[in-house]
Amino acid sequence: MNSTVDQLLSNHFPSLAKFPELRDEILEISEVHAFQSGDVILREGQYIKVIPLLVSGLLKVYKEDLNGGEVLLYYIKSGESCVMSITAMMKGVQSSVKGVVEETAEILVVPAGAAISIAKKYPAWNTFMYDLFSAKYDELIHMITTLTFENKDVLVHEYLQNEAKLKGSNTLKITHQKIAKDLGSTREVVSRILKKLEHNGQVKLRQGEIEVFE
Amino acid sequence: MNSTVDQLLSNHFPSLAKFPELRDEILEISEVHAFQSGDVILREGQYIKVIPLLVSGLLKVYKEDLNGGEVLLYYIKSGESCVMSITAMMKGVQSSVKGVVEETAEILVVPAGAAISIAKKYPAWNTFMYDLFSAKYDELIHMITTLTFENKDVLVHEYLQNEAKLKGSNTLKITHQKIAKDLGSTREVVSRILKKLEHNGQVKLRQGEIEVFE
DNA sequence: TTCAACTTGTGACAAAAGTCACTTTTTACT
DNA sequence: AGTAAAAAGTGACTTTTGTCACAAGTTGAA
Repeated sequence: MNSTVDQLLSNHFPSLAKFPELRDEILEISEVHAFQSGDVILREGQYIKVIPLLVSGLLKVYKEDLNGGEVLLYYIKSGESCVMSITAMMKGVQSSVKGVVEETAEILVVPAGAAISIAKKYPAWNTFMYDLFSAKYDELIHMITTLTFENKDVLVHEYLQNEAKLKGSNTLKITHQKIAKDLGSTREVVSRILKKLEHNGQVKLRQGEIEVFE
Repeated sequence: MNSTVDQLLSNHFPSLAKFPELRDEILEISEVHAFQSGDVILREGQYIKVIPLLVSGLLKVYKEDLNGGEVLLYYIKSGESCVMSITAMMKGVQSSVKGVVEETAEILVVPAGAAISIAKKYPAWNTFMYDLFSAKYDELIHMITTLTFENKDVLVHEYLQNEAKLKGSNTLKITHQKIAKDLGSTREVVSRILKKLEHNGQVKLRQGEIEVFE
């Protein structure tokens, strides 16, 4: 039944759904899949077979390091797609990033081949993608400036603010270790920074939980 | 006379020029401008009026910091355009980066309005842009991993290798101060790293000049 | 309740990067 | 040749970040 998908598309991707032909074409070829927290929906080195349109939930996109580390590059939230999947697909190359489900997600899955033909036919699809590319560029560039000009405490603080915003709660269920891993740092360093932030009144620490102010 | 522009387009943007209608449309509305090293062709906060197609020379794209610093984000070389201009134009927002001519450049200038209508009509234009987006994403992500997982000596070394590659010479006319500014670091730190690299046989230092090996 | 696993705290130290205050070298002009 | 400006060198010191080793707190299940 496509009526459900129709709803999801209209609600979460209005800029695509407002074009009837485009909407119908997406409806015809896409499916909704559900994923659980922790599911890895995209691996490094994997070829792109589908383009995900995120209806609900939250994904995290990581770049892996040779020595077992990884950095969180950006989030994919409801109403967004994965820019790295799009560009990898268009070029027919393997993914260079990893996509992990952070919060239970419903994903509208568009087969890669269909996505390419849609891109050729509907300017609205490209407009949507350009907007998305733009948003992710801004995030990556902001990350570069933070890494270049700020100390780690700013990095951690911005991370927490982002998490709070994207998860819709100022109380984060998260460990210091997990933060350290997302930022490519170490647990001790993060613990000390968090204590400093708490001292500054920017956060409140509890076991396995951080309350973010401001 | 458009015969010159025709040549430039065919030689440097074959993926666009191979579509006769697209090529003709670009020819009709674009002009070639020449710029000198040091010219700032795009400023932060400026609205995008043209999309540059770089025919020859080299540009550097910077993100400026509040405190007077700046970081080199990536280069734009012959056959490329400015992804930040494209996305800013599509969204009608101001530029968030600065574009500076590094080596005397000839630029094919496409008015923003025309670029939008071209994007709607010709899939090849979008394919070109997707490829470009992809390439710059890779560069930004690589920069983030270097900043996250490596020490500054790796950052400096990669910078020098990039410069050598893009300028087509292993002997770079550049000062330590300039490198420091591009990387958002300080002169003393860069000087010491360079000496270390020289000690490792990776570079050879001379006044105002660095020879890059490997 | 008691233990094991997980999470956090902490001191001591090392390494990396930035800062300051100079000196020395080189270059380009007059 | 003489000199001012630019470029690079350098020591001493601070701050930031990472590392190691181990202690202590917290949680949940047997």
